[in-house]
Amino acid sequence: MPGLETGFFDREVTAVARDLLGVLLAVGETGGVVVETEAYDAMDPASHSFRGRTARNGSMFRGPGHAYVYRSYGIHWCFNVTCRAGSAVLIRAVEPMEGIAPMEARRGMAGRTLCSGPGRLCQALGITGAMDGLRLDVAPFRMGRHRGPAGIVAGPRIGITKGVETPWRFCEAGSGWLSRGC
DNA sequence: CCTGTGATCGTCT
DNA sequence: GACGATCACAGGT
Repeated sequence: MPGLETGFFDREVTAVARDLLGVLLAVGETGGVVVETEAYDAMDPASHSFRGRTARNGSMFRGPGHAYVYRSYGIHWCFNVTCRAGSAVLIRAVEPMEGIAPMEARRGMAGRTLCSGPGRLCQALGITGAMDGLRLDVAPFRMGRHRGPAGIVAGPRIGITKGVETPWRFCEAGSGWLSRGC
């Protein structure tokens, strides 16, 4: 599996969000193919970076190709890949590919919801806040193109209250591993 | 299949 | 002091 080419993340955030569909995201011995993403940038009221740099969102300003991991609702972790300053792509779902058994053990369940949602895939892949700010081209991360280009369906992002019209959610057409229909 | 609801706590106002 | 880029489960259709 060849890694992503240099500069992949140093592009307009929606281009990266689309091109991440079909990419293998692996953490240690577990991994899956990205099938659902959302783009966020600094001009976007829904983005954590909209009001500038803070303690939580510092990784969004670290430069392209880093992990931005934050806690959601005090319970779950959510994983983003950073692009240009103040922008990042939320990984919302992956199709399980490597290390299915350990992922099922971490999740305490199997099947369609194993990695279908930003919190679920972090639990399955073992992503925690300890990985916030790490480079994505260094262990334990591995990222590389697995298939594609995929058919892409775009729609509004999920779970936000601002910027609700912006169609920056991208799904692999026909995938059975989405967090919900696109 | 769908809708409603409680859990739980760090971050920013 | 309010509010989440969520999830699992319960109950009704």
